[in-house]
Amino acid sequence: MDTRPERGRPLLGPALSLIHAGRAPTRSALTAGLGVTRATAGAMAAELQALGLIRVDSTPGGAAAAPGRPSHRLTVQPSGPVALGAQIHPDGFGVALVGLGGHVVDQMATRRRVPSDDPEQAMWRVAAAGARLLRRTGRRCVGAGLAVPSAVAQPEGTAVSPLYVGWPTGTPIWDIFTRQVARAGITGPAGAPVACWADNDINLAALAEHRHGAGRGADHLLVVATGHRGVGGALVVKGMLYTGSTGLGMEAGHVSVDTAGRPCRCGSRGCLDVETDAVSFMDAAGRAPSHQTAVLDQAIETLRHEYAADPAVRAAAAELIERLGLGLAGLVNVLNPDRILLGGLHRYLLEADPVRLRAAVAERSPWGRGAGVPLLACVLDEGSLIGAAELAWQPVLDNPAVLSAG
Amino acid sequence: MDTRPERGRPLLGPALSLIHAGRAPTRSALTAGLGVTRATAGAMAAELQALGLIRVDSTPGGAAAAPGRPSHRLTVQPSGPVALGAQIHPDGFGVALVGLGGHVVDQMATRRRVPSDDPEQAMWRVAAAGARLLRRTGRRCVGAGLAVPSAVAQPEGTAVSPLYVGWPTGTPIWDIFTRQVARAGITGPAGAPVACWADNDINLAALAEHRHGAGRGADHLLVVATGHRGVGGALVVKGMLYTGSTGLGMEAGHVSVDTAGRPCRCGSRGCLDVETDAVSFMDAAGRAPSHQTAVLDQAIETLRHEYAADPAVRAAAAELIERLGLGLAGLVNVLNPDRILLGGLHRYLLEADPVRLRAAVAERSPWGRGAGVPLLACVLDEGSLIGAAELAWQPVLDNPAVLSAG
DNA sequence: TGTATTTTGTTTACTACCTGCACAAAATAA
DNA sequence: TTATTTTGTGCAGGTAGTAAACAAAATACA
Repeated sequence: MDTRPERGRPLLGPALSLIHAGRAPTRSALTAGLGVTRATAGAMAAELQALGLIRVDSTPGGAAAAPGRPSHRLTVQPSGPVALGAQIHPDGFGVALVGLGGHVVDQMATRRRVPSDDPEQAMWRVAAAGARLLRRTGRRCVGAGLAVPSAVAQPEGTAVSPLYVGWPTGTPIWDIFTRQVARAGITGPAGAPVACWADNDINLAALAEHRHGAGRGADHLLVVATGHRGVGGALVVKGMLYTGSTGLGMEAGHVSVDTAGRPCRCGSRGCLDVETDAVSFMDAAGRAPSHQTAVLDQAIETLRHEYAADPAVRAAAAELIERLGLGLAGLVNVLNPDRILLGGLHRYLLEADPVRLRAAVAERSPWGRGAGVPLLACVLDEGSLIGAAELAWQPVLDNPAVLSAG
Repeated sequence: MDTRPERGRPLLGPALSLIHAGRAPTRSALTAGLGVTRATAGAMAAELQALGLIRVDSTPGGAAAAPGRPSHRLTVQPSGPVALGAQIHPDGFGVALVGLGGHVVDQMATRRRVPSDDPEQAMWRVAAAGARLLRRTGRRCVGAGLAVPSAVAQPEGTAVSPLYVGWPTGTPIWDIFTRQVARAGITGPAGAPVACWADNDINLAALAEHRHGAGRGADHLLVVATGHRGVGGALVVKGMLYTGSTGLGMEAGHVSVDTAGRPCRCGSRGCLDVETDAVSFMDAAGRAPSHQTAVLDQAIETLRHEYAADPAVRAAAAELIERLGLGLAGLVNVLNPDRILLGGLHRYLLEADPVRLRAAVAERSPWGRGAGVPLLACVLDEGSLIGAAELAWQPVLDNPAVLSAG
């Protein structure tokens, strides 16, 4: 067997990745971004156009008047192929078709929970919803990615801690997802099965933010966010997710912020996961969640609309901000990111009192290290869905020629 | 200006790196390791030989009898160029000449402390000692690297926390080292100044262990070690040091293991740095360090030779093992390494009670993650020196042709 | 001992991908 | 209108790899 990487245009993948991330809007930018001659960049653009992945517009559009011949614009082909992104969470699920550039072409979400005792059935509903979208739009599908609220061991694709959706530890979600996607009739050209992928929801949101959101251009991007339950973290280093050796890296939810804190599902005490999530916020504010559904939405509503008027809400926010700052400082010491994004409830904690949160991080990180790190809010509404699709796009971004071969 | 990477044999660097790390002892291994044809691997070997970097021996040596024509052996050229590795620590300094393969050709160490009020003078002593070794051996020098017990901001090369050697925060150690190396007459061919580098001592020890020690082959290697004072950590991901965005990543010494613990120089409390270092061990064992010199050596002596007989030493070790396990568990959750190495005093804590330490890590890492990670001892006596030289070798490992150009 | 087999090392085309250069095209500046 | 600047493209050339054939050096086995 030959394990050598296939030859053929090694720079075509990097070229598409640049255009995909919006970092090469013209052939000139592509020339600079790839570090090649104009001739080569032109050839790349022509080839990507022939593959139906990008568009070349000679009308300069909104380019500012500058001396010299204006560049043609390189944009992703809006009618090109799509990837299926899917997300399962404790309060329901969502699917989306995502084109190059992270553009959501079509999407659908439901608040009906998937069955907690039957992962096969759950995945079937998700895959069937995806198949409906694909039939509706008639697009070619390059692959499918799934986001779940659990650490996912790689490369096996087993969920290590899918407790919030009620599945057992070790559930082989990649196997099941792959099977149900095929069953739902989602195929590539000639009826070949499409490649499937699965990862943690916060990891995928971080990947999406890095390529298409508030994380653009960051070299070491740290993302910490509340999911529908609990807390997750992710690190994107030089454009790639930090996964650790088995995909289980960045379990930031189980960083300890209080060695004597409340017990956590993981067996330890005082984890970020139970000290700064939506439930702990409602608790601290003295509010009983009206039902067990959509606690995250309730917490965010409470924080955003009652912060000004209700001292109990302010006190609860202040408490969580201290704990979050402590957790972030620990991560900053180890990871030394150049940007931090906060999502879910944490995003609104930042917006409620940015000064206090920044100070809480800076106080605990030695020698002023944390003081200079920008702390920003996530900006993508459906980051996990876009990130899941991003996984499926990755083989094409690595080697666009796979589309002509398949 | 042209920022394109120079052309010319892109695989020559990877080829030398494989031989350097002992992972390509024959042309066949090189063929497999690079993923190229035999013809190409042969051409690489010939070129590296022409550069004076490797030797090709047709005598098979200790190769086990196997069918087929025996391979020639590829080894690093023992009389080839060297890099200067240097280390400054609170109790003295050391220098070494290190050839390819991490082989120490010549070295020198002293227990006389360098002046804490005059970094220029300190570096001059180190550089002068290196120059003496170089004159003695008459080898060509490819560059010089310096290891210090402080985080080092990159790429400026300023020491952020060189408190243990008494220098102020922000001391420009790279600038000073470069100047004094030139002043000591350490040059390349034609009298050109050699390239200089500086980084944290534990980082460099980790790099050396990964390439030439107990970390060989690990994909995500975590190293935690006591230096002469305090505690440091490092992560080697796919063969490269994890530095974070400004070189200040992996400040593992300031991971909190006790939110109410003793105060640390960094301003926080209960850091690994003050809870598991040599001083805290002597403290816990009820021993007063005889002088302030070489506390590390005293602690290691005490632990190794009095553990069996003295219950107080056993109790102190048990206490530190608990704290170290807690700190390691936190790092395991975030970094998900596939191997952990312990150095300095921590190495002997592991050897004193491996079962307890492994259990302490496993207990605190959710879902059994830490349970399966091998916990081993560092094996290189002069890891920091070898790692410092490794920094200086890196440009040659990236593109061996620089030797013929210079 | 001789022959088949296996693995290694080298030589010979051949090819793909990128460079460098020349020239044309399309805008601004004067 | 002319000079200048920047972009797009065509063509020759070089280099670093592949592929295939052959020679070399060992073991395995009759």
